Amino acid sequence: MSTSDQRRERILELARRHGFVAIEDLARRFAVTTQTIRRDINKLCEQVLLRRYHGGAGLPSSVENLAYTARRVLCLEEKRRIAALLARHIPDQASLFLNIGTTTEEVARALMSHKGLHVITNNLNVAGIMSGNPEFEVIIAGGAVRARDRGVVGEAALDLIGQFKVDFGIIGISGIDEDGTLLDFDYREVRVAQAIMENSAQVFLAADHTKFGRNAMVRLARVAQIDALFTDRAPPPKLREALAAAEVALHVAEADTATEGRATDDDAAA
Amino acid sequence: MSTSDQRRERILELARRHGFVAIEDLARRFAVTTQTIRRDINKLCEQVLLRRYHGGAGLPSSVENLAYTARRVLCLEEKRRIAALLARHIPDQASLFLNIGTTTEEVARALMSHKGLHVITNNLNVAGIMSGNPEFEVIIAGGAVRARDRGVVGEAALDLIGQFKVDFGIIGISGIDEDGTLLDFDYREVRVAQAIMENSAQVFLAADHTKFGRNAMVRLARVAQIDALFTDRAPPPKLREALAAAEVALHVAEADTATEGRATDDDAAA
DNA sequence: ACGGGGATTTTCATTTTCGAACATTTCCGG
DNA sequence: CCGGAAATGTTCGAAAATGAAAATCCCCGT
Repeated sequence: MSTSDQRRERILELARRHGFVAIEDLARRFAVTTQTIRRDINKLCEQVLLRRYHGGAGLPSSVENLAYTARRVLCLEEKRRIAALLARHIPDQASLFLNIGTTTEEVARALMSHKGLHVITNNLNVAGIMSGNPEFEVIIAGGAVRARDRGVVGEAALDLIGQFKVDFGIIGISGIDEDGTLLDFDYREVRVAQAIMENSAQVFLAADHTKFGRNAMVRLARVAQIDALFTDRAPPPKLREALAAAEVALHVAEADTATEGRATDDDAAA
Repeated sequence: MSTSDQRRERILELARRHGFVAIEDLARRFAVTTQTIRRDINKLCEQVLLRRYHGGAGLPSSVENLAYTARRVLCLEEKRRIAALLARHIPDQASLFLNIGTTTEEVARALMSHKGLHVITNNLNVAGIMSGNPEFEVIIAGGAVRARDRGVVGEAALDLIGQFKVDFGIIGISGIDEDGTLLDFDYREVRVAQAIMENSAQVFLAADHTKFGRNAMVRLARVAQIDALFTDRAPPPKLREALAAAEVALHVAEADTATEGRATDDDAAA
């Protein structure tokens, strides 16, 4: 157990010293096969001590929102369609809340060509995007910024949201249980979402199909509390019933068969 | 044998630094075909990390906007030198305010490799940048977001700032009169800056040489109220006297003749 | 509107790297 | 000394990266 572990130690050390180590070099230096080195590197990568590159390995970059950026690309097309559809239900001059979430972020982009919107958000990215339109009034909630998704949570954010009463509350979410329970992972974000729902005349929920049936820890609300659900595929039957029972409008942004990326208009009444 | 992933990361970094990268330049810099660079850029675009233009690529609209981006590149090298120098005067674990301004933003970048900073800012960009380091605690002031520079101003911001007492207040500014009066264009931003100065043990002013003698409308403060000025060139004689009289430390980040971009250490006592 | 030339896409070939399956060797505790 | 587990080496097909060349496209000036 000495040789291999020692070698790995030294690989790490070399990586830290040079920032990058090539598999070929290592193989030569330790007089072993590249295969062996690969195995070492794979093991070290599993422990997040190294980061794998083609042909070698380097240090894991310390400043990474990778999780977030990666999540952003997930279902990008679907999210865009959902966002475009939702945007069509928001009139110019409206006032709205937007909370945290990659889908919400796409909604923000889709709303950029609206006119005279009044936006309140606890999402740094949304604020950044929407402040790009000088015609919008953008208000950001104050407080601690989470590195994970650049969301602002905490008492100060809740206070600020409580000061407004807007036309539309647009919320993203982590999961929707089949019985119609809305779920999230962070209880602080849940409190923000709840505050948003309380202070909005209408609540729109934006959620792509991967959210259906996915389980998260914190109960946020019941579907009965929202006015419309925007998604990209028809939800499973049970959820559908729950939506119908709660009289929630269901808007599905189907993939357009013709040109890619175009959201089709449509509706499947509840 | 540099790997493709690394190259892509560096492309991204260059793009963020300059706002735009040309394919030809990149191909030369990395000694690969333009073809390869194109593929890299295409991949980065897929991840929405870059936006494609003819002949090169720039930042996606989400993170940047218009006039502000242009201003950012103004005196970029100088600002970066100033930022690097200032960063060296900030210890790890410090708490600090950062206000609006392109120079301030560079300071934020320069501080990214510090450890355990506590940051309070009314600048959306600074918050975005610094929240990238999970080790930092970043607090954003709430309120209306100005489209011009993504700064947050207003009562809510003042309140929040008033709640803290930090080690360092780092402020950017629009102009410094020869007699030592600090000036800005927006009275709301001025109030924020004043609040920051009141609640900081030490106040650092970051201003490149274009600010000397430039006139702005709103009086912010007198040089006597700051502890140190960080800039890139020796200020004009009259201002110098004013600084000396007020016992303000003067730190000049000279251009380094040797390698590009490296900030020189140095000091010219007041 | 037209044409030239650089930028881009497409396609194909080549080289390098990866990873899985299997053979060998080494190391240890009975 | 033996059996087995862990480490290492071998081999080979698949995948990725890169470059080269041809076919298109697009910007820009005339």
